Amino acid sequence: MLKHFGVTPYMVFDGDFLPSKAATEASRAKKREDKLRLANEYLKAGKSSQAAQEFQKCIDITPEMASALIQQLRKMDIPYVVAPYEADAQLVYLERHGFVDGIISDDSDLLVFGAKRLLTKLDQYGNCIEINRRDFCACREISLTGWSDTEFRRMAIMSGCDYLNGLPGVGLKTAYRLLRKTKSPERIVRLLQFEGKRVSENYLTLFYQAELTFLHQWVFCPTKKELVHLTELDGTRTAEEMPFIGPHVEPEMARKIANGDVNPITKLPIILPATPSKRRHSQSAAAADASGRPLSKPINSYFKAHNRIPMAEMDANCFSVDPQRLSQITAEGTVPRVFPLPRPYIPGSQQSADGTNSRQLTQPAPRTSPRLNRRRTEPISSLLASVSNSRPPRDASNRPPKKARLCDDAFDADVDGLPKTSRFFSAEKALRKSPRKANSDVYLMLSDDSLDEALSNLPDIEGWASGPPKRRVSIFSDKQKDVPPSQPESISQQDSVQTDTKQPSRSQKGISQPSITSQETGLTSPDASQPEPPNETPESSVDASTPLPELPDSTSQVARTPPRTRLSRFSYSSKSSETPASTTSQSSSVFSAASAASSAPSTARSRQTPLQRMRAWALKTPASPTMPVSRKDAGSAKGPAEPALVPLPEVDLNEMEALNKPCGSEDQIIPDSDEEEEEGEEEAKLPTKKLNLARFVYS
DNA sequence: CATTTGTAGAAAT
DNA sequence: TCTACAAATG
Repeated sequence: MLKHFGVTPYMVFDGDFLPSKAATEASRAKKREDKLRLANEYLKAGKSSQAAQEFQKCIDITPEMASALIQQLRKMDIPYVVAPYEADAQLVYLERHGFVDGIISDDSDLLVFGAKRLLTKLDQYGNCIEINRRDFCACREISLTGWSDTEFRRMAIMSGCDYLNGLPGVGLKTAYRLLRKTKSPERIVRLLQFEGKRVSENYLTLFYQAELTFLHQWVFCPTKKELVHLTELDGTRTAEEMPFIGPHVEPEMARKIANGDVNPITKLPIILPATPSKRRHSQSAAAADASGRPLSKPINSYFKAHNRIPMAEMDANCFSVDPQRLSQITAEGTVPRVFPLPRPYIPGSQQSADGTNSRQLTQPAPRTSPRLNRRRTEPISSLLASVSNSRPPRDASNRPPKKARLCDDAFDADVDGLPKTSRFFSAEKALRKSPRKANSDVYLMLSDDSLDEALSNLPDIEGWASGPPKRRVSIFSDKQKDVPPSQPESISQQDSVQTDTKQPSRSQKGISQPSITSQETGLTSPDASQPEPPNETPESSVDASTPLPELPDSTSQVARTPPRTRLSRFSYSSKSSETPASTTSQSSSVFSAASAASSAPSTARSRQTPLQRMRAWALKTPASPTMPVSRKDAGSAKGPAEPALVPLPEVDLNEMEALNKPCGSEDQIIPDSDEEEEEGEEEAKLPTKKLNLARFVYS
């Protein structure tokens, strides 16, 4: 599927366990153990279906499993890397240095690590939600405007993350509030103590350890072929002083691990069980045999009962819709309606014949990717969702229901008059998180937003929060619609984007997330985070600051977006799918792009899938002034997928650029803090606990 | 009373 | 992962 959209995947697998995460790992392991026990009990009781259900909950991806997948990746020439420790850090490193243009993952921790562009909730159709740091300022609920990566990171840590449990009674909101008051963790702790809460004596110590883990975790540099820190040390401390980030691994060993030849945990060579599986329906398995390599068991063998067919095996044109059929369904386009997406992968349909061909194109990446993506749990999505929705709170009342997102989307659609759209679509719209959202709504929204932002900058927070949102609401719906699509870009070019995924080797993560490569440029730097407790030094290496030149709009996001236009485009597009006719051509055009040629259907995605956009970026980016960072050009242009080829309507470059730009920092106004932007935060993070951003955020 | 956090249960993958 | 509900708090 990724290939279909012209995205080159770059898979990233988890490596060894991180000391900082020991507690989390332990609890997860225990859960798996408990589930396994439960499953066996069901089995004994003769309740196989329930047993199977429980068995699924105790699955742990092993390095051997990851290795089996790696064998296939090699055959398909798909880039991959096994991280020395967490894939999260590795992914962000790759994105930061231009090896990939974005990251596909459901793990919200990536935002805390500093991911610039995160695509979550990718589904089989290529629909996903894009979270850009630069959009964070659009987050409702909180006003992340002006927040640096450091602040986000700290907010996330204080509310509870994988590396450290949150403070009692402190969730995202509270953490946000506290950080607004003082950036100093020390003072926050004192403040809490004042309020009578008891904070562990070593909380600060642990807090800084968690922060340093997010900042300086070891990652494998594909260029240097050795371990480096996600964010380089600033000289105030050495790796030896941070045992919690895990021991350093010598280059030679690190290379073997990165290649997948050595078990990242045991450091012993991985020996794949040559188990020919019978069920390889996938050619991949077959291929393996051919190669003669010890093929490991086909990844499929690990998952029994899978009815799913890998996207890879799907016909490349499976997304296209039959114009005639479409016409029938829509009564010549007069009846707006949501179309069910074509589902060629469902057994039955076409796969066989073409399967082969198509598969080549798409196959590799796709298959894994989709699944991989989901692996983690993630709060992220919620965040995102929330973000997107955030604005939406519809009406006055302050908070819309949490679910708002999808619903909202739907609403939007309705508003438009379109019929409801499929949730996918809507979702898409929603996608974009924040920033743009504003676009559509823009005007209303804008104004509101701007107010909010302004307010946010002001001293306090809370009151503010409540106020503004309400109004928006009304507008809301519109916004959402618009927003999402950032712009479809035209994409003709191929894409260079790549994605990576990581797979988790062992436990926890199962899979990984892919990131997209190509890069966007902008990213800016790593944040300036200043981890250290005592001193904060911004380390930012790069600076984010370099924004693109154009930004005309950027300044005020809000402002710039002329509501109208965009709306039309986006909003509809999103829905677009629905009425082919009605929706307007715009959308349709977009569409086509997305889906293969056929025009119609593809509903939603057509608009602009984040994936498409990415690729667009990737393409464009180059032109624009981007950052110096070395991005290798990662993007390869490989596979121009059909969709990609389709010419999209153009979008305004200006707009696009604005969006892309470096985050914008500039856009926003942020007074104080550093500028980094980032965000990420939200909270989400924490695995253990999740935060439901959704709640907060948007309403 | 309104806002938050934390947890339990339910649904979807 | 999402929703619902309960407890805590100001």
